[in-house]
Amino acid sequence: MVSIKDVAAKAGVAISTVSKVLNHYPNVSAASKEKVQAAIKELNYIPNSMAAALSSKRSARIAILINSASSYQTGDEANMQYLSGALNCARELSLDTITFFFSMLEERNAEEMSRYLKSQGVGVLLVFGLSREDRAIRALIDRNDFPAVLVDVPLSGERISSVGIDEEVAQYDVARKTIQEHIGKNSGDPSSLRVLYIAGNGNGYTTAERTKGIRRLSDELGFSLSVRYGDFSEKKARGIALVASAERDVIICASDLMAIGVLNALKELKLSRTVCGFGGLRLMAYAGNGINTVKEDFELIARKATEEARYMLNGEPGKRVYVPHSVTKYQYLDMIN
Amino acid sequence: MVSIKDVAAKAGVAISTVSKVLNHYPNVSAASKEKVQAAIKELNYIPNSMAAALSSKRSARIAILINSASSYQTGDEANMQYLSGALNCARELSLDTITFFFSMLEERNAEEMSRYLKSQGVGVLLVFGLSREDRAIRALIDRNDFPAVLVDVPLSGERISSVGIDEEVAQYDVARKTIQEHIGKNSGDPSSLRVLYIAGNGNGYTTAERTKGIRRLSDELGFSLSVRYGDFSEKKARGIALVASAERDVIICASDLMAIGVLNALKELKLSRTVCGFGGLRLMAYAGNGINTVKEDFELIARKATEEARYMLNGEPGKRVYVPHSVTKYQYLDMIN
DNA sequence: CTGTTAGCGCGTTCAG
DNA sequence: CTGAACGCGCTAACAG
Repeated sequence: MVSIKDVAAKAGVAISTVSKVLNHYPNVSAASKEKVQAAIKELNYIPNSMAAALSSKRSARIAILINSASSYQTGDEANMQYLSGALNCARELSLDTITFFFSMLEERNAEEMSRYLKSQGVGVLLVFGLSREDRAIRALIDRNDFPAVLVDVPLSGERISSVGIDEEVAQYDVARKTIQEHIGKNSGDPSSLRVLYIAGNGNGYTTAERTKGIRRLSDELGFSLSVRYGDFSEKKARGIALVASAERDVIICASDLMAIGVLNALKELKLSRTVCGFGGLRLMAYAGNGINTVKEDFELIARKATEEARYMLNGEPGKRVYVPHSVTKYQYLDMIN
Repeated sequence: MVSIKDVAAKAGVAISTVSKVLNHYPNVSAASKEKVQAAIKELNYIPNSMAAALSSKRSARIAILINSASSYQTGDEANMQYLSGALNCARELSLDTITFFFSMLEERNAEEMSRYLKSQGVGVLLVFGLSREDRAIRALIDRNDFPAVLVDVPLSGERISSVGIDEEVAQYDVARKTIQEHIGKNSGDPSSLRVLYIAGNGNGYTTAERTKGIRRLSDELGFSLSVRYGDFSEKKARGIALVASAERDVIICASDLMAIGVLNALKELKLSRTVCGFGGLRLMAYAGNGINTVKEDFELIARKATEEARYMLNGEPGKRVYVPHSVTKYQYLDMIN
């Protein structure tokens, strides 16, 4: 194991000088810097991140918290992309990470969780898939022992950043496109349309935003809108569709999983209705062809969130970061490439 | 941050004594041990794992390597369960982990990868979803700088353990059950059956085993068996089924994803055939109801693998660990609970 | 701008 | 069985 000492010896400078070029300190002469960099390359030196973290006390470690309860609006697919994006980005930024599932932390109370995380050198929380039900994780965040970055939860504060798409606009966009296509196929007046909106949780973080979006569209186009809450549950959405879809022309869902539930209900009822989802899960292509959905770039979101985590680590205040979305239609054959 | 020093002071002993009880050393008096443990509890002390790793040089850190190319036989679903199982088990065993996707490592050559991992304090590799195509990761393992645990790859050696189900028996079991059910429904003689087996990679690790299983069954029951290679690709399996399923009664696939491809081909052909899969993905329930599949308990497999990683860390030799499998039939409504 | 020095929190000798 | 002392690899004052 080649250490900083070896590099210093090879370059003929002091250890601290090596440390300084390593950490991009300004006060190093160009000559020294070059010698050090040459030595580093020659020795194939890679700094020991654990030692650095220990010494600096400045815990540059990001705790990645993932919601394993994949019955939530995002499935494993989203979680994997979140993870991949966050891990990749963190490595590019030379930030250490430590990954947890919510369930691993929930067994302890907030103070224990906090102590445990500190003992692991954690300096900032990066939370994916938080919902109102996750009391334990929320309590941890509320303790304010760590700055936090929340993904897909439009809540920010002094030491809390949030990263995600603009929920209101996204819901508006996908619903508008879906309804326009519906009109195109079936002709008729948008204002005579009967639309069912299956929202998420009644008191959810994102649900309010998305519902605002659909209401804005309803006001604009003049269609009649009925809102029900599916709690992001495939089963509940299926149940709602089973009883309510007969007298509705278009069914718009606040998540792909709920849309899938609706599609299965329609199949059972042998009913044909226009449906759209939200999230951009590949799973959609398996469950129903040609359904519109808001496509979120989970990987990109995770990268932005990781960058944001670094800012928070440096003491910057919390803010809201928007990531662009798009509206697409999934086709099975495109999907399996 | 409460450190070992505080504990020692509180307990009225030396730092080294605390360290000894922490690491379960034998030579500590019962009296001291009790005092120390009391102090630990009182102060809510949690050892700093980074400092411990740095000091002991004995890197108890497990590198979890995950194959992000989810086009492989296992999807995101399996990967998430692998991760969850491994992370949970590691924490229970107080082992540090660091998670990578194959793609994060592949950009470097084997020696660089090895150095990088060492600088991160990695002591053992825990590899999920390795295939023959992953040259870079294989090269890393072959360097023998780290002991390794391979999941679902029946290959073991001096410093390589493998964990997984018995592929041969599993393929035999699921095919047998499927064929028995087919006979039950359609009556007739098994020996007159025409069976298509869509295997994985021609030179894959597991493919040989599974193919052995189906051949054993074919020999036993006397049905005619045609073997094709789908490379674990949904698309290829679909292509094979498109041309070959007309004159086959039963189609047995070496992965769920391929079975899904087959189901979609059959739907397109408006053909009804008995199909079975392998892996136990929930996705099956979306793509086709009531299909038999080998159910692998990914979480359990990951836990066993993590335990195995700990043994390897302690210098134990590599071995093959078998995890039980089961045969189930997925139903959509059961699945969405 | 450079080198020396003192820790970070812990494991591990090695005298007592 | 115990405790003082050293060092892991690195950062951060501090002198020079």
